[in-house]
Amino acid sequence: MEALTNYILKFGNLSKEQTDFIASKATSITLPKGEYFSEAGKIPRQVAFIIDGIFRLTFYNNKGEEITNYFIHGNQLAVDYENFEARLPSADNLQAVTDCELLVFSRKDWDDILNSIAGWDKIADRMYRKCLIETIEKRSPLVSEDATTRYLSFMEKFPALANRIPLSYIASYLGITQQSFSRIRRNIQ
Amino acid sequence: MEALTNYILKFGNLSKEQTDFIASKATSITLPKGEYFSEAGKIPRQVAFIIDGIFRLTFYNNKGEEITNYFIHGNQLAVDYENFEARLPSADNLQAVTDCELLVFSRKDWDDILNSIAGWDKIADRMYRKCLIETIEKRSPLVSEDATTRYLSFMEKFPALANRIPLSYIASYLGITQQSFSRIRRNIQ
DNA sequence: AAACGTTTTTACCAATTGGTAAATGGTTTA
DNA sequence: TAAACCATTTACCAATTGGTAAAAACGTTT
Repeated sequence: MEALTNYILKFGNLSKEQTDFIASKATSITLPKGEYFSEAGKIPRQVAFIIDGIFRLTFYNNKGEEITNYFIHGNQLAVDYENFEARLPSADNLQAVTDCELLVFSRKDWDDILNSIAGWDKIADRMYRKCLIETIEKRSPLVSEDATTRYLSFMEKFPALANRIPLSYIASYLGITQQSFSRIRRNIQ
Repeated sequence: MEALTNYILKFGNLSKEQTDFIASKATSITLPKGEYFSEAGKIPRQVAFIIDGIFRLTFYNNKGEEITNYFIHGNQLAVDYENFEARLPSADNLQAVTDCELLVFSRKDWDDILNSIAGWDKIADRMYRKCLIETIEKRSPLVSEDATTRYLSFMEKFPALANRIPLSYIASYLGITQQSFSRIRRNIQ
């Protein structure tokens, strides 16, 4: 719970009472490996803060393959905030790659916070903006490099993740088949 | 100037006096093809609204090549807002791909608007958020497809742009050499 | 019309990646 | 322990893309 408070305080000053109130609205849950937190085509109904574990954000490409767009881990928000706010179906999935410990807010929890804490809308905006920018940074520089270079920059960005994520997920993040990825990894060592 | 007003009104309600005030702060300039609106390593000093013409956002990869991240055109904001706000050097370039007609706001203009119009900070936040989301949509689904598919989806996203942008810029957007791109384009027809 | 610089196309071969299939390794279940 | 299941590796060949170089097309200036 402290991790959540520390995270929020990066985006605005709040009193102890206020952070306690927010914490009181959070529900602690465990999401087992492989399960989906939210799914493409459905309206996001919750905001998650990842205490421990790894999520991946995925979408379906032309061929119907589920492609990993990026990974989210440790002390980050995970939500399609745009569609959570607009109450529109998401185009993406959020899936637990490992068993995950989460703090979850329902829409009602989130609204309660909004109505109780002056300036929360601005804090939420800043948090969401930060999420968007991280999304871009996690994903962006990939196309212009070959797969080996992409893998090396993945390792720089997510050094702790490589051995906790199935090879096939990393391969789809890199935009190659798992066979190609396996070969690349061998050639590097 | 009307285009700017219409754009802003999508993000919040303002009176005629207020939109006139904003318009009075805008400076109309022409940026010739090939010139840079802002450059990597420099602090962004202006916000641009593109009336007519095409920008590209670029960065330098490992090999020092200038890679096109995405294109911005017609009635859109063009600015590295994050670094404009934080007064930090940008990692990217904004370059005019064609001769561009712009409405430009200096930092002082922007601050004047912020100080004069209640709620402008929220409107600016929403505009910036929209820019970020468009960035992700313009860029994101590329790696998981082959170059031909990427080109076809580029044509869907930017149908009016293909014949106004040099082939080499499109190739770098697609993550391939211009020779490969030329070949792909031939095979499709 | 000629000369120039730039952009685009083409060609060739090398390197990378994909597709299919089978083999290996590890974990869970009966 | 064996069987079943899943993830990963390897192998083979086909398809795609890169690198280098040259030719062709285009636009601009003289």
